[in-house]
Amino acid sequence: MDTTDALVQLSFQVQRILTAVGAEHDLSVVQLRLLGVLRDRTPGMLELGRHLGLDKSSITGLVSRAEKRDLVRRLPSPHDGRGVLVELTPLGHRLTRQGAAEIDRRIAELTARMSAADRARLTALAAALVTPFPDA
Amino acid sequence: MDTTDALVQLSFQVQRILTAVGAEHDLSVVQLRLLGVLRDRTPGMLELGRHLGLDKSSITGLVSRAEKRDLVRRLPSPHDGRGVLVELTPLGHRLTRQGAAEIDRRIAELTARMSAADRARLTALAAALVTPFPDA
DNA sequence: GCATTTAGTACGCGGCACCAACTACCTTGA
DNA sequence: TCAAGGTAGTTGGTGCCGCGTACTAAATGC
Repeated sequence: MDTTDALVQLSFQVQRILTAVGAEHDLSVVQLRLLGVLRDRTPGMLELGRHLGLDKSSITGLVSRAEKRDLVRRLPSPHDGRGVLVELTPLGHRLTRQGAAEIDRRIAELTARMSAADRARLTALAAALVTPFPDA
Repeated sequence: MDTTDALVQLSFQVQRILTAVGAEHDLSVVQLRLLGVLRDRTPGMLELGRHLGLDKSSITGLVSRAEKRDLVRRLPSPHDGRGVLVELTPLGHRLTRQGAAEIDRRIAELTARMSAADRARLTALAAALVTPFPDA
């Protein structure tokens, strides 16, 4: 198996884990990512779009659906009358923590057969590839 | 960065590469995966569903849209009057080869800064995690 | 030969991504 | 100070996409 096959298949495996965890909370993968981004910041819509790599109209829809679920809320921007800031609600915080914990558990399960040394090595190698702009 | 963060972020990075390559050929990621599965087999719909981890009704839609693009065709199953087999068309083969080549190039670009030893190590570690059922 | 199971399709529903156009607000320059 | 140009976010349109349910034709098993 060459590098491409290995990385692509691993990517889909991780996506399956995210999809499964999301399904447990009736959340899509992109909703999980949204909550993850909002865990430690209160961005505007455009900044959210940059984090998630999505069109601003997609962000409008995503945030509206999350708002309808009472996972997030929009706040007027204090320094731009056009803008809004998006923050997690208490329910959103709770689901984000639960989701993150379950993802941690599933990834630990995935890597359980590896030695600690191999796991540390994989982490370091993967981290070296990830361009700065964390989004999950 | 712990193992979960590293693997999740790497997964999305690889997904961005797949999305970008797909966009160059006006294909979605799941369409790329479909073509990848069909590169070297002629499965029925249910088998396709197993490979792609999707409901059979989703496979019906996916194959119909690919058929409309003349990327695949349905053949009557020789041993089951109810079933069909799905195969790539010449255009489908061509796009599959082009897509695979471009994905290879982008993954090589992603890992270009690594030493050959690190790349081989990452490949081996990733391959060790991937459960058998290749689908890309 | 008939009842049960299965392969695949059709339909409904909601999510989701992008594009173009629009409105309200901000910035800039004269 | 005001007009022109730019920006933040929304709206509407479009097509893709995943799942669940129901259906039909074919296969299977008793």
